[in-house]
Amino acid sequence: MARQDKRENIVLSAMTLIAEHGFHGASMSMIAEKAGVGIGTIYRYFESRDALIRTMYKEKEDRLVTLLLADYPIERPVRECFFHIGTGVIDYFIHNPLDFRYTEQFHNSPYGVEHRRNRIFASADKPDIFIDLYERGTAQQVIRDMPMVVFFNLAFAPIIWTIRDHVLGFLNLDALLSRKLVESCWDSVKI
Amino acid sequence: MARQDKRENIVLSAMTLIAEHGFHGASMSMIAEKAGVGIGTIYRYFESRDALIRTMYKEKEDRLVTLLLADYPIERPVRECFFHIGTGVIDYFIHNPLDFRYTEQFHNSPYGVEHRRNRIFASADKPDIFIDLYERGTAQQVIRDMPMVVFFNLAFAPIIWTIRDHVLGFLNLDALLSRKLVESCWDSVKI
DNA sequence: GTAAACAGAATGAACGTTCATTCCTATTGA
DNA sequence: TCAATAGGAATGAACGTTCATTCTGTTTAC
Repeated sequence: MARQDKRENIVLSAMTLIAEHGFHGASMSMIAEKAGVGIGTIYRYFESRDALIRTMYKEKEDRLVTLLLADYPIERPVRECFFHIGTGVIDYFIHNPLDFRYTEQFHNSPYGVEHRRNRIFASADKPDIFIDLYERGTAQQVIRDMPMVVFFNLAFAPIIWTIRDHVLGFLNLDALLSRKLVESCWDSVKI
Repeated sequence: MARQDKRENIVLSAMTLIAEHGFHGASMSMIAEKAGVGIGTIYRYFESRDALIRTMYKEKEDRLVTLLLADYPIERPVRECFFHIGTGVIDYFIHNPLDFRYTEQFHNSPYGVEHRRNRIFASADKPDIFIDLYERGTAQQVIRDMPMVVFFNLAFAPIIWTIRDHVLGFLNLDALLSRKLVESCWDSVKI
């Protein structure tokens, strides 16, 4: 097995196990077995279990952001950017349910609290399309007056929860319903 | 220590530890030590760790539902009932942050998926103010046409996420902001 | 030939649970 | 009134298991 394949196998196995059974249903030996490598091999690619978990998250997050930025209509109205992000997030996660479930596991764990804290309090240093959206919306008075965190929650919490229900098989989030959902979210933040 | 106090100490210790450090930061020995009882004593009150976790959740959920039902304006318009539930949930959790964090841990775990599945698929048997709200709203055409699960997500996901941010100290969810938040949620589901 | 890559047995810490023992309190008998 | 007794509540050391990580001998690639 080639070196790159080996790393990918490890990541895919870890992602699958954690996505389906949580962090505690994915021991290093289970990950190794599923990946078809020895336990020790994992430690040649990742310093520790912790590093594996964080690196995988970082890679997935970067991938989503890159995708969203690829055709981001930065010059267009706030509303259009809002829809771009909303439908983009849904599209990405519907087609990558494993990524979604892994991301959820990550967010709903001590890792997530730490990640969120950094996101909220130490975000001024690098550009961020979400923050840009909030600031432009506020400046142009197209979105209501509320803290950024609340805007973010109104905009994305229903989307994330509904993707979760789709991924778990509780409903079918098709294109029509996606549009309705994002529209509803927009209606909750627009003036 | 009286028998009832002992049980309460165990529940409070378990709640606190799980709320603050997750299920895995709350071993039976830690719970016992914090409660000032022997490990074995816990097993006199709860059949297993699993039973302890489920019983505590059930008790907290029942308490919230009882509180919401106490002065529920069942005869009033859907919109008013919606606000009653929304602000009621916020009030309860703001004043019981430990309950909130415990409930969050529970929902974001395999217990939560199971709980959600039961809630969605096996709910017709007993009356539920949330379902009642959706059905009345749909029948009277005051809320948009969408699956119940999506309605539920639009209505409560931003509220839950914002309570979380308040409890974690990321913002201050006061009375004014609460009202704004619930109004925004209503705007996302109303016709 | 040799150095890097690899596999999986070994290790020790931590876990939930058990159970033989101790402790406490209510009841009995005189 | 009070010692003796009984019964169940309480205890925590011990058990078996599981885990992340390390160690060691083997294989691979050049």
